[in-house]
Amino acid sequence: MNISDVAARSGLPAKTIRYYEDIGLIKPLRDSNGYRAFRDSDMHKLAFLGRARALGFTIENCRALLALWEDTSRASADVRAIAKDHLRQIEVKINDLTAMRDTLSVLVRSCAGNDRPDCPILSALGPLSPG
Amino acid sequence: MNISDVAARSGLPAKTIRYYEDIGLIKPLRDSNGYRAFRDSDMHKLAFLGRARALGFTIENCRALLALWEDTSRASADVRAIAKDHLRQIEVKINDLTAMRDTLSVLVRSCAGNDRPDCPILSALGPLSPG
DNA sequence: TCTTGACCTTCCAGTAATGGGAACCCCCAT
DNA sequence: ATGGGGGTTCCCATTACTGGAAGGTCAAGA
Repeated sequence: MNISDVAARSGLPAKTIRYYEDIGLIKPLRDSNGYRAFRDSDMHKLAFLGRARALGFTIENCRALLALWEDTSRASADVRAIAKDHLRQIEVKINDLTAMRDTLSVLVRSCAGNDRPDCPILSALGPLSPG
Repeated sequence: MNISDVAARSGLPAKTIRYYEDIGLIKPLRDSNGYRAFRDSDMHKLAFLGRARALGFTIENCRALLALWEDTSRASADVRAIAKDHLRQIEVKINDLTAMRDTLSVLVRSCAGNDRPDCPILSALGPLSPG
């Protein structure tokens, strides 16, 4: 399989696949012409990586998860710890964003949005004038 | 005012303040010794920027908002448009993260997290074995 | 056989918004 | 004069890619 094949099948851009090789996540073989030759196992790893990334795992977490995936004598506790930690971080982000959204939506609702200069949004950002 | 003064008052790191000058958000004067000399107006702008950043506005949005803030003949519609667009993007992010969180929390809950290898999390990421 | 176009390769640079740290200057107090 | 705590510029690193240039390879058609 050439790179465009695995790109199509995994849903990952060829650029990303090259990058993943670059950082050591996959190690495809090479044809005599220098082209990457992907095995099914490379394909499976890429699919794994695509799903893990879609769940927001960082590349380093993906690396750890991939290693656990390949280690049939892993302990599920190790996988769970990574996922739980990631889940916690996502919850923190959601909380931050929700606070922003709440503040912003109040401000947006309170702004007339016309051609007059009075604006509660700017008032919230800068109670004083700049000068 | 020297940079550490405005840093303390605005809550922004000195590094960030230098960066903001670098990209043209503020233009503090200079003392004869080369030290930045911040006026109250610089301080106010930094406070404005800090609040806008805390609401998640990008630097470029901050630049636009700052310009509107300084333009007393602005139309509040312009401010509102920026804020509304940003609000929309935050909502998209919240939705994405919430979907991740929901999937992850189910998986984390379903994983025993012991020293056995069976793991629903890995099963979800890679239905097939890597080899 | 030549050419065209679609592949593939590597490498370099850029993104957003800082943070770290080196190397160096300045000022004040002892 | 010396020490410590300011300040300055400059470059590199971060995350996870993305874009693009310059060039090698391959298969098909004229």
